[in-house]
Amino acid sequence: MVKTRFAPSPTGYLHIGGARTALFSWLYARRHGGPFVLRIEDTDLERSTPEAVNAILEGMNWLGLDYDEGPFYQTQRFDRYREVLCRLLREGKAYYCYCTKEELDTLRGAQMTRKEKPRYDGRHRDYQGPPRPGVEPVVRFKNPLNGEVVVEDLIRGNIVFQNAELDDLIIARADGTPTYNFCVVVDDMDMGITHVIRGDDHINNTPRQINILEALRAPIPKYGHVPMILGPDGQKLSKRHGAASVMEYRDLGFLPEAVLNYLVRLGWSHGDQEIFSLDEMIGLFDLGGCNKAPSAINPSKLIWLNKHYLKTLDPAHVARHLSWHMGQLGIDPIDGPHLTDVVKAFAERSDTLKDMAQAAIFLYREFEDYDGKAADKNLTTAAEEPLRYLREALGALVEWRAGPIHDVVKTVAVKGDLALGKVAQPLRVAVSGTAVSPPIDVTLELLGRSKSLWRIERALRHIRRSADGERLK
RNA sequence: GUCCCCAUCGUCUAGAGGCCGAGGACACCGCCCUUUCACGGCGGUAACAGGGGUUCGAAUCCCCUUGGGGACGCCA
Repeated sequence: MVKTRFAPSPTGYLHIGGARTALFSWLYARRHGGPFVLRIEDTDLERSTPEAVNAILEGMNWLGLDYDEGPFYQTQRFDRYREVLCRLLREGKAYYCYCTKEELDTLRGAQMTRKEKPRYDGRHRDYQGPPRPGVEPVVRFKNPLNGEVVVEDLIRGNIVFQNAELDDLIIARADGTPTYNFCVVVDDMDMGITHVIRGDDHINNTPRQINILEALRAPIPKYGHVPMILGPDGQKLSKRHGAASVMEYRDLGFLPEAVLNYLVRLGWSHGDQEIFSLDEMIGLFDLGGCNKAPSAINPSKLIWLNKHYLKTLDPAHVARHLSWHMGQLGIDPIDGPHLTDVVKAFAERSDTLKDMAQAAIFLYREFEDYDGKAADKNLTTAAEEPLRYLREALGALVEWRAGPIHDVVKTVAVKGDLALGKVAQPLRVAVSGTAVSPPIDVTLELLGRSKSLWRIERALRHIRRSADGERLK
């Protein structure tokens, strides 16, 4: 039996590192046929926001990481935490501490100057006296004084901590609200989590949590701490370098399939395999294959994967994502060719959906100006004659399809004794406004007859106007 | 400072003592294909952080050094 969870705190967007942790946890559950739980750790009332909760849910949804239970909210479980807290107090495994924040600050300060590890000194651990007037006490967990805790990490191997290194952590604040380390333990216990897969920034919390679990006589889950993700520069990931939020990747034009595939290969591998469908990931994922070292994000590899999926996924599926990006550009796909056909034509020349939408926009909306360089080079008087022939032949074409269109272009080239490029390029600039587009016959088919002919007309006028302007100089 | 973790091409990684004069992928550089841009094909540059052990034999095991990172909150 395996049951895993993803337990983000809603203090911001879904971080790409968090997304990978979620993916690993999700994959592990799916791999072993067990449930996956989503739990929102919102005990920090100050920093948690409903917007952040939505951002996390949105991110999970976009990636397709579904959950079998939850989302649970810790703020809705305060009664339960209180219950367990009382039990610990009653059993003498936790105690009230009357230190003020100021006292703790000076304690820490003194320890720092003595070059010691700053920690609570346990001064109220055995305090039996009356409550200290004027001070609302916090509750601390009575951590064992001696011995050691061995974390049997599925990724790192055994990690040993001396109990003497651990202090008595606060499990309930002065206002009575429970703190992170305590809630996690109670939740993991109540929810029957068997495998805790989380970021390695939690390694140091693990021995404390194990101690609390033991005090509660609860089973200890297995742990797997996945390394963090670094920015492309090898530095800690932040907004400054590279996208940190999952939704940014959507906005940039990446497919969730590509992001998932990229993420799974970051810190995990299965031999030399690079491409993984979701089913393959589920079938092959294991924590033993995880790397221990942090890894840097490589945007160009993500792009490579994105291109791969743009080319190989069902075009109709890609089209649905493209539709969203078209919308972002203010385009209504009804004003042009089917998006599925656009995907087929543009997939192998686009890095992202955003690029694709941008590159295909001329199919839906009249472009303002020609790309300067492209027009200067191709819309010259030398192109006039071929364009006129094209206008004529294309106008008379019976079947507006790539094949016949290609024949026309070729015929015009032969007739004018021109290289194909001498005909195709001016035509391309004429209809798209730029020097880059799918094969010219496909481009024309997508654009449609009337728009194509009108744009050839427009290009011819442009050439005349430029020529006249030239003469005046 | 204390504790914990980590260390193979620029990047992601393969590698479980001999199959490694270190393999793959991205990126980069050539060449081919080509109506643009791409796709594709072929080829190339490029790494075991350093030092000690253990062993017949070490990228792989142990120790040290160095370098990175994390934790040390009435944050999670």
